[in-house]
Amino acid sequence: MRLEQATIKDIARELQVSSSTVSRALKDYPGISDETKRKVKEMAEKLNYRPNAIALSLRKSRSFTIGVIIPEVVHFFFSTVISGIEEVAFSRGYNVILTQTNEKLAREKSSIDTMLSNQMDGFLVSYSKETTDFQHFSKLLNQGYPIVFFDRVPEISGAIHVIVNDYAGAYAATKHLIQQGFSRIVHLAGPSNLKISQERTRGYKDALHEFGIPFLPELLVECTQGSDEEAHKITAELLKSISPRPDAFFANNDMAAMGAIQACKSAGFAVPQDIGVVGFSNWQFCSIVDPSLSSVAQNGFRIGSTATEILLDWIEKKINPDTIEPSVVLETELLVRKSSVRT
Amino acid sequence: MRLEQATIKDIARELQVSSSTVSRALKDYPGISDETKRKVKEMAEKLNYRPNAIALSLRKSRSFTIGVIIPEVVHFFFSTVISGIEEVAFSRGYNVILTQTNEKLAREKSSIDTMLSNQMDGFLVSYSKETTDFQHFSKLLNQGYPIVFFDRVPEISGAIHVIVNDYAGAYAATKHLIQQGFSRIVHLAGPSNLKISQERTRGYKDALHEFGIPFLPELLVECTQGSDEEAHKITAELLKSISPRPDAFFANNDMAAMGAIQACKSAGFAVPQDIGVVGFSNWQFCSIVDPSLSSVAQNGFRIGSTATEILLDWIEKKINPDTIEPSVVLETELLVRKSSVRT
DNA sequence: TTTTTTTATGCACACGATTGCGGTAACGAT
DNA sequence: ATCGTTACCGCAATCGTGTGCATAAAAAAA
Repeated sequence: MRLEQATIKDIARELQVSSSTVSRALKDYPGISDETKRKVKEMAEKLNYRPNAIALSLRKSRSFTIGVIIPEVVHFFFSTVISGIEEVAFSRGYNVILTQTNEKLAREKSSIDTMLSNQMDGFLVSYSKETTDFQHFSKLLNQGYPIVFFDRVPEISGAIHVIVNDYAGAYAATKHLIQQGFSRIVHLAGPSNLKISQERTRGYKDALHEFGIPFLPELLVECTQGSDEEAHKITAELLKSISPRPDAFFANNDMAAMGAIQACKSAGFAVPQDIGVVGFSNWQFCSIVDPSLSSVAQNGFRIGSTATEILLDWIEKKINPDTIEPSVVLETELLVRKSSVRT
Repeated sequence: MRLEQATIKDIARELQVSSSTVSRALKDYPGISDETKRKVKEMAEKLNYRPNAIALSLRKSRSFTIGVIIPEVVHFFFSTVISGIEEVAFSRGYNVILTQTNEKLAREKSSIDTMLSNQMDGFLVSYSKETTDFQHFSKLLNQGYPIVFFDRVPEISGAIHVIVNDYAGAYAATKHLIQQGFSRIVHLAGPSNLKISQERTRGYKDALHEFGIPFLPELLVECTQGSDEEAHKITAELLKSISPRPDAFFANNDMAAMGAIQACKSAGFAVPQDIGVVGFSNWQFCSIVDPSLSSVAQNGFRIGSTATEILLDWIEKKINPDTIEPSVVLETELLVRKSSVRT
């Protein structure tokens, strides 16, 4: 069925030379006559020869492939990260193998297993929400496998992290709301076991403190799922139960922010006149919704590309993971749109 | 540095048996004593043995890896497709190698090259906007490589397609707008060289015809980029230049639909009271924007999973591509929300 | 012509796993 | 004692490529 791919041996047979000569000729090794090189290259062209990367991988114990493990592909942020990863990997001649864990620890572990079988040169990981123990990662690190974590990063030694300055982003967002005259600011937080959530909450608290606004525990709500429905429900309840009512929402992600806006509208409040809202991530839809949603932008593409550059440098031993800064922190940017600016 | 992965030979050496015995013991071949099997498996466990998939690929000329080529990762529709692909591939024990072409033909070709070097077992492709000649694909097909195209499919022989019923979706959307009392319906079409665009336009025209509404060429506008800015601009112009003004917009994608809505609002029209809008794709944000956007849903996850099932069946020779239906058409579903329903 | 040097090429093995075939014990039967 | 059978297991080749070492031929030096 399948027309066999031409191999070095085929070229060798056609030209009545040994396969080692062909191999060397193709790579312009010294010690091969120009005449032979020419003939070999011609024949390679003619037979449509393509080196077998599998055989090469076996020989060199290098696959020129990196494994990417993320919670979900269908997520604007992660898809931009993937885009950044793919871009850099491609330009540097590496393949990208992708698996999503769907936030399951078991899936995370089995993905690593198959990737190890496939001799990945390194890993890019954002771990699942279920993951609380990082044995499976630190074991790999100890065995010398390069791993760069991004977005969600574990606190284990030897790893390199690429993250955004969640603290500063949350601080800026909260500060902005305060400066717009809002003072009873709710924080719709993310799962507290994720460091990013903790950092954002810390930024929120610090900004309040900075401006002399007391932190009220009842204004800090954990949204475990981060969906718009969840945020909608929580927001509706808060608006009813707390008095005086909250006058602003700083959400851990844009989806939750949208849920909050809807709930506010349903409750008869105008955004941003009555209630200000700021999200986090700067998803695509932020600029096209009405009112447009202010959000803290985290450049997913740069996270992906930066993490990949570091990983490949590590793989190619251009850097030493023990001597460089273990955390790369990219800056966030608060994009102020209509949802948070009182007119 | 890297702790070497244990190989079959390591197990063999430890146990003073041959590597072939180890191989057979691990696979429960007959002709190996239970005692030996037990010892081999114990040692494998102890040494943390993991079969080297690369070596296996070389031996069997099978990599258990499929190559996915898509225009862009950062695109809600494609990310859902990827999710479907990944899900099926993982459950059937295959790896997924991903590349994006960024709509460039050159990138598409070079991706195929590296994938061929890496001995992919098959391909899933949605080609770039630049691609008008399909030589590079038909060549592969002739060589016996399985390729399943999805969403954007070429008209070449031997390929299998997985697409959605764009025609029916567009027809339903247009019909719905007509039944809501709209009659001067603009179609913001996609690039006319893509078959999906042609089909949607055909559905639009047929629905008009069905209800006795004359087709006006000035109401059919091609949006080559499909961005909200582009649609915004075009819509604003149409509202000014055409008299009597259009009273509805059926957009080729949701982003364009959002641009149209914004333009309508800016021009002082209310959606859906004055102007009805329907999009295509059912992106995530459709339900959370205001007014919520009616859209034709195309189930990306199912497209991805279906295409992958077919591809793997083909690879594993469970199906014969010459005898089965070359096109799998998945149904679309019109989701009616507020943007198109007159109150 | 003989010896040395250069040039060009081939041999053989390695990478890790699989597998057809052959070999060697042990045991029972004749 | 000899043969046949059975149960286990090892040898060696294979997949495609790269590379150290040997080697042959050719050219240069003596």
